[in-house]
Amino acid sequence: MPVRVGGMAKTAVPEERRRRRRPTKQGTVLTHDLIVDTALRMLREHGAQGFTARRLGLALGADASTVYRYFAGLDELTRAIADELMHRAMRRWAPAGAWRADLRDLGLRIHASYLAHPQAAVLAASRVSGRVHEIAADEAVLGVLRGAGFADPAAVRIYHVFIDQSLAFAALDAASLALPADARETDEAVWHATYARLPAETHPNIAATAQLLAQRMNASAYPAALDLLLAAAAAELVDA
Amino acid sequence: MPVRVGGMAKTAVPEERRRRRRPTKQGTVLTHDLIVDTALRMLREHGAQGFTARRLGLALGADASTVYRYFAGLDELTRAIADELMHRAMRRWAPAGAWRADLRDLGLRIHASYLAHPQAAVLAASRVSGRVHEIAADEAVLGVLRGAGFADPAAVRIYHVFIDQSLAFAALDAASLALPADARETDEAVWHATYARLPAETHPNIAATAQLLAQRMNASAYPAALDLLLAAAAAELVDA
DNA sequence: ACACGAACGTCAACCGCGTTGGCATAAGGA
DNA sequence: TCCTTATGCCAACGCGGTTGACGTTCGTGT
Repeated sequence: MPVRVGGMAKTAVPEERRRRRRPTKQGTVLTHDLIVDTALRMLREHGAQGFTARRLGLALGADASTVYRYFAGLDELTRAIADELMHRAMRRWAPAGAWRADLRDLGLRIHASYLAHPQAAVLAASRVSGRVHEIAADEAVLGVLRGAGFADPAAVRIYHVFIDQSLAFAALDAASLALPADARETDEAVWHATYARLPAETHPNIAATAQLLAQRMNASAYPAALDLLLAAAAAELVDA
Repeated sequence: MPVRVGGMAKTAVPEERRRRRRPTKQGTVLTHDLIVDTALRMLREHGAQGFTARRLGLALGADASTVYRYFAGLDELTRAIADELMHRAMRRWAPAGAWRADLRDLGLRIHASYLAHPQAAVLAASRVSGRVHEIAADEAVLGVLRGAGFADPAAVRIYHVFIDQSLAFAALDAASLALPADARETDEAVWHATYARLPAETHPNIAATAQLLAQRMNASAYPAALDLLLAAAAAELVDA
């Protein structure tokens, strides 16, 4: 029977992540953290096809089945990876007292953390069941909002939009980056060509804005969406 | 060599989707549309594990390899599915002249269209390379915005946030619905229990808002985010 | 000092998957 | 009628997740 790491636990449990190390015959030492880090590295270097039990075992200098001593299956490992990404976003974030700047900072950190491992983000979005809850994040963000003077219902509502928007854009933008560079360029080229070739008679609005579209559509819309949310929240705070 | 349906085409091409029908030995007739519809049905009924070439062939009353006569591979079929979802959202939408209501309507339609087939949405998000472009959508939305008086840069910027936000939330919310009903309830129960059990000393903000969190966090944040975007756009229009 | 149980890693195997090449058959045009 | 093409089926290849049996090592209680 394989050792299950956390069962239905929704968040990373520090106690369980630090496992005591034990030297083995070959000298290799496996840890939950080590497996997660290796998986992240393989995802980054070899794409989604790097995330197989066999390749992972090989990269760890171990057998494929060894992974199952630490995780009940690849789905559970995927969950651990998703938790790790969120955890990294929170790691060095500390609210400084200005709620708007603090939230903007955290949002960009979450977004950047997922985009730093696009393949992992895509994998997490498709295989992880349920929302990725980092309780520390919930508590901290709610604290920032309530401390700024938002009433409880407004704080919860803003937090809800904030966190879901951050995760949603992170997943969407990660999908664009998850392709190999050459495929991405081909994509963009085809897309530009498609837009540029549309006759003004049938598609006047695209033809009129083709230049602007080409500039904008390859970037992320998340910063703009985030600023929108923060501006709306600020307006609400002034009114109250 | 299998018949490739669209190669690098970015959007559904109506001419290619309607294929002439020919009776075969068993009387079954395969079409691109029929395969896509069947795949959608199997995804809905049997989840992500229903989306295999063998099961799909079985459901079509044909062999697994038959699918490859119509699509170069499952990735191409997935792309066709994603295009179909966007196409359905656009199908019965027609701007009525009030830009804000029109965009809100379209946004909710896109969201609903993806959420009507959560498994397909998750699949599309993870396997489709590049953004799902429905050129008709681009043209129509840009037309609405420019017609409402937005200058070109503002129209493009607002369209960008609008479409990415819609797709991003659709994918995120679909992931929650993509689980079997019992797993979803278990998830929510565990989550509530986790929040309810947190002591007020260590997590005062969660403890103070637990009731509100339970009410809000299981719903979609998309309508709120959409209204935020539209309100900000309206404010911008008044200023100009 | 020693035996015992748990933790850990390996080996071999099972079954299902995507995909392909070769073959048979039917439709439609010459 | 014959030939081309479209279409479907069969068998097979390689690879994937996962599991159960087995050996080995380590900490621990006696």
